[in-house]
Amino acid sequence: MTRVTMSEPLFSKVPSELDFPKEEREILALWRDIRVFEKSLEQTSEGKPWVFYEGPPTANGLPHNGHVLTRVVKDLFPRYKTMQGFHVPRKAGWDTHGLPVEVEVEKELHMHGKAAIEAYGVEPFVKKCIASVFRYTKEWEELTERVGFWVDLDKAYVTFHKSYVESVWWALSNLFKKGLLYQGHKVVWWWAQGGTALSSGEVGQGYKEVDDPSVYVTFPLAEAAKSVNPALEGAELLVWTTTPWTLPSNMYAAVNASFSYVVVELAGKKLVLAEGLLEGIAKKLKVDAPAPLAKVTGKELVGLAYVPPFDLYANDAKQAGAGAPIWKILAADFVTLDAGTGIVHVAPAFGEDDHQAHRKLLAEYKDLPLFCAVNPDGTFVPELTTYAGRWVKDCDKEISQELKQRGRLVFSETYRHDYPFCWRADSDPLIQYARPAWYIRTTSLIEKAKENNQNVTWFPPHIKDGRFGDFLDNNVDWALSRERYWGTPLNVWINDVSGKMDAPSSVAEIRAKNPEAFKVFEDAKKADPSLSDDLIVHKPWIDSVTWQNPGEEGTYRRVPEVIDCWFDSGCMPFAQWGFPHEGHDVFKKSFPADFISEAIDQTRGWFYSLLMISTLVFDAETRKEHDLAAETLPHPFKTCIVLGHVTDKEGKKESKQKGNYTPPEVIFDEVKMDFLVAEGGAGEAAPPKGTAFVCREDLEGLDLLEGAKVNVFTDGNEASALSLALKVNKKLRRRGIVLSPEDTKALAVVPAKDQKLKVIDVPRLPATERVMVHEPSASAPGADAFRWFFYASNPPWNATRHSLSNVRATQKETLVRLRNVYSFFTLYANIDGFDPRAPAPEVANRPELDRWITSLLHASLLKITACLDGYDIHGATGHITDFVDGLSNWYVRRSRERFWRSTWDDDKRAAYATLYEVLVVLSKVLAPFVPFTAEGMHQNLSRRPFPENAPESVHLASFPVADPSLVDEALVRKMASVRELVSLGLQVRTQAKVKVRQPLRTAHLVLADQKLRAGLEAAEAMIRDELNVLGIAFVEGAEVDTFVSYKLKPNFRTLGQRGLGKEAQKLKKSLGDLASAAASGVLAELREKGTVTFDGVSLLVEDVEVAFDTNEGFSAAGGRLGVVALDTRLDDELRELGLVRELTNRVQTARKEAKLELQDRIDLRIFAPEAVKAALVKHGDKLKDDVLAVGLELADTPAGDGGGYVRVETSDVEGHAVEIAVSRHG
RNA sequence: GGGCCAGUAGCUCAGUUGGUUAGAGCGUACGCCUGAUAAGCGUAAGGUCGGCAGUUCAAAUCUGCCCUGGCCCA
Repeated sequence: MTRVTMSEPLFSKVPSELDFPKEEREILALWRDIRVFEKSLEQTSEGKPWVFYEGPPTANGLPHNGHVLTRVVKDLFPRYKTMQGFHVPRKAGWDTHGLPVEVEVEKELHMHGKAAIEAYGVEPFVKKCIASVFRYTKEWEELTERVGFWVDLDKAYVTFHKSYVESVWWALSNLFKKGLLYQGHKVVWWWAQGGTALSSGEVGQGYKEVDDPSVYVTFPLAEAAKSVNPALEGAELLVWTTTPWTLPSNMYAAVNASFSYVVVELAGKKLVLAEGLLEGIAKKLKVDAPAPLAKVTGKELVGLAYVPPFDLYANDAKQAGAGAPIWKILAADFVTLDAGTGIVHVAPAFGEDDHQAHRKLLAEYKDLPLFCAVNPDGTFVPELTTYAGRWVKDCDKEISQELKQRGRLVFSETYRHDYPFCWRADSDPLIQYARPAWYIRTTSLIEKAKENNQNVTWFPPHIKDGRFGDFLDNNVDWALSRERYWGTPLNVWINDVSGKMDAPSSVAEIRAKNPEAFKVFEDAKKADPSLSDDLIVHKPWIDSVTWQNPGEEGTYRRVPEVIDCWFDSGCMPFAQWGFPHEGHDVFKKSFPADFISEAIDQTRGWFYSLLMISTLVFDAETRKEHDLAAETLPHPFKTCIVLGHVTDKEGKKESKQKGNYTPPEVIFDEVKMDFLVAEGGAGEAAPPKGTAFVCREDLEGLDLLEGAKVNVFTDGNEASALSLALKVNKKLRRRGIVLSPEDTKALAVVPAKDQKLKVIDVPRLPATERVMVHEPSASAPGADAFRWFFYASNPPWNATRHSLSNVRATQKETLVRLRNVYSFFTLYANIDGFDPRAPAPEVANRPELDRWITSLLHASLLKITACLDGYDIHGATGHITDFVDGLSNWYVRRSRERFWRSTWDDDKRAAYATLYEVLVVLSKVLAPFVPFTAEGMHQNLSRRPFPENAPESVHLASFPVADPSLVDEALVRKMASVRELVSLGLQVRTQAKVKVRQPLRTAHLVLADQKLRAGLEAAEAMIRDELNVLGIAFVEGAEVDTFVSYKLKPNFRTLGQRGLGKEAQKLKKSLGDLASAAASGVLAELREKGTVTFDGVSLLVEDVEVAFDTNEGFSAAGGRLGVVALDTRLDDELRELGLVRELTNRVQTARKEAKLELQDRIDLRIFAPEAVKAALVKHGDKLKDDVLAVGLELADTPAGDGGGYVRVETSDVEGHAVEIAVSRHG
């Protein structure tokens, strides 16, 4: 083996300062320069495809920590599979449609409501939407690149693009032709003043506590009721409602078929109500509960007709016919005894439950009308003359009055409850309101969808039959349409004469019907060439597209709605390629996905839309038509990891409002946050000059302790930053800082005008009202640490508590430790001129320690690969951490002496080769997890020595394959025993207060299992060295009793399996009571015969477990393996040896203080008393060897200062005054 | 209100088909080492396994009820 003799070291030194962001930026530049991602795709182009789908994020909000989690999980497996030779194209995507986009634009334009949009103009509004969609694209792309998520952003699919929309149209057209698309009504939370429905998220934001009327009204039963029960003659149903304004639209009364109802005389009427609620109602009327005249079951009431509270729709009811269920009693499960009367007024136009009940009836009575006396603007229809044109909620009182006059009101009161208001106009109450809507008949294929679900591998597994399965079980038809502007237009055109419908699937198809169809858009484009071509398929232009069919009366005009943007995202498997209009081959190759991953909230979002759309669209016929594989079920993804949410340190959800989150940049780039300049609390003393107050959470967020100094400056002026000490002030809000008057002046800032600003808006404050706080003493952890944190801290489906300190802690455990090993290697490899290009000894011929770490490496590799193949990220990182621990904490520790030995021999060669190989393999194993760290190692360890042969990037390398022939399990087990015994020995030293530097004579080992002995003897030198003892004595036979006593214990597992569990409990006591000698006897018999009968139980060898108690009088410690006892007596020889080690230590310290290089040789001069000299005469060579001394002068006089020596050290060594002087040799 | 998930040391997590001293890392304390040095190592303390019942010879593990947090739905 030759050694490198270049002046330039082969490996570049690993910097001792930890500035991960800096190193990562260099790697990012490298990847860009040599186009590594692109090359990784080119290189695998012939490989088997492994399909990944990117769930499109919406780019009209800033990315947060949760997005970091999804992006790192999405990145891991494609990198891993790529390194295994699979071809893994990664097409990015953007979700660009939907209400959130419109809301952003409305905010921007300071308007709200559809009327305002119409007034502003749909065309400019839509143009604003397009602009808004990519407002934060730059931030998204930066985060994507910074975190190392490799995805093709240049060819991203975009849901508003023409080709995408046309694919979505194709899917809808397909469903239309199959009869799966139909028109109906949907009850929504309706903001009448704004003329728009609100999403559940928006509704949730607007709840307020209000007082609403609570009225008890009566619906007299029709004559026919007496045939059920004579007592019902002249009876009236007692009905409770909190929305009197819905009474004119009443269609049914609902009872619960399983309840018991009573007929009673109450309030001067004969009333029907639920038996269980009678007492409560009577109490409200301040009377005693009357005795029932009769009892009827709910079931008996069903079908009875009643007189509605208003007769507005009498004609419609008549038209529907006597058989129709209008104004009759129906049975419904939603009727409870929690409140009311047990009879519920049903107005299907105004309640979700009500409407569901109505839709059930629709299945049987197809032509049932829907009674709705309310206009979309929230006013009553003209036909309801008394109230016509008035806001419905304002009429509640008068309606009650009218009913009272008509003798139909029994009781009224007010009722305090939470009711939703518009979050943008909080004086506007929302109403539930049925709107015309288009549905997809998902229920018709739900069994197929469930079957597809069964073929998905979910992580965690309970999602399949839990949350997702439940959702499918409770499936209702998909309400597809949205009465909005910015979305994929619903491609249904209706003939304005015949009502015939058509659903074309592309622009071309429409042009074929009418070449002039898109004239309005084309003209607009001519007038303004900057108009995006994609807008041809959008509102308002698409609304002018019409056609006529030859020989057919009427014109086809589009319905006004756009569609739910979840439908867009669910189409991405084919729409991203423009299928079927184009991209047929690539779609065929990339369906279904092998892997997708998103957060848990996508269960009802993307996961559902993907599965449902594929199930609906890709039935056997469609697959055949488009030449798609027919044998597999159309489940669009094979594996799905469902991610948990990222929470703050306390487990609370991260919220932009509360500000309880650590901005991603603090992890990626710099520990820096901006603060609002706060006023000191009333009566609070201002901080003294040089100190600033922040809240506790922010101090912890910066991972600082109270009193830490930080740089405080106005944005962009860090050069003139003040260094201030941070103190906690409990009264402060997050991201507020109180400065001393002097510092406020020095920074030229003023307290913010708006002291209650939301955290998210702090960066938008004027520069004079906010300051930056930068923690200068420690760099940010970086992207790899962020990634590793999410991989290693817990399984990804659990909620992850994120904070700077948690990221740092996880980083330290594995990444920093590994870096130290790597740094150690480069340091010594350069000193020794180790060259990996030279031949190295075969692994089999290397020392045991090398074979051990190699074995551990390959054993770990097997486990890591198995974990990754099973999508177990957390398990994989655990095995990596365990391995790095073994590498650092045992291999390097045990090998240090081999590396710094001054001679160059086979042992050293083997050590270098082994550590080098391990690190090279590790760089590849780590590549999918921490691509930056791995790349840094690869460039240094592999590329520098092998510029021709090593791949340009670790991400172009192959993932290491474990070599089982290198795994020596016995050796791994043995080394574990050695480590445990050493640990016991060190425990003894600690207890006996004998430091490791003092050699001891003997360590006595008492082994629980003598079979271990042979193996341990081979490792004797290692144990001796670790424990710093001159000898090891294995204690056997009678001598054992000197050190330990036996204790026997039954093995519950083996006995329990034989049905002897009960006996085992007794044996525990009787065996435990045995004295050591007796136990020893039983044990001997058992070992000899293989069985022994004790307490009437026949015991086998494996049924008895042996434990030790260490006898008193020894310095010893025991564990499962055995007992280690140290002879702590010292004699002259031991003292001399101890002395020499002390001296070695002092000389090394002197070397270091003299700032000598590690490889510098020295001349050494020691002036010391005779006792010390005597020891040096005997053991001086060892000392010289250890400290790289060429000469050792045992001087008779002190050197004093100078004397030609660089360093003179006078100190006390074990009570002796010693002067040590060193100088660089030569 | 319903469903799902989680609750194990100060923190973050392991914990096999139930098996008898419930583990690891970090943090803390004490100490070691000083040729990985802005590093490395050891030892110790620290637990009513969220609570209460039940099944069992035996429960962190199985069952039921309850509590807390989170998510989804109403």
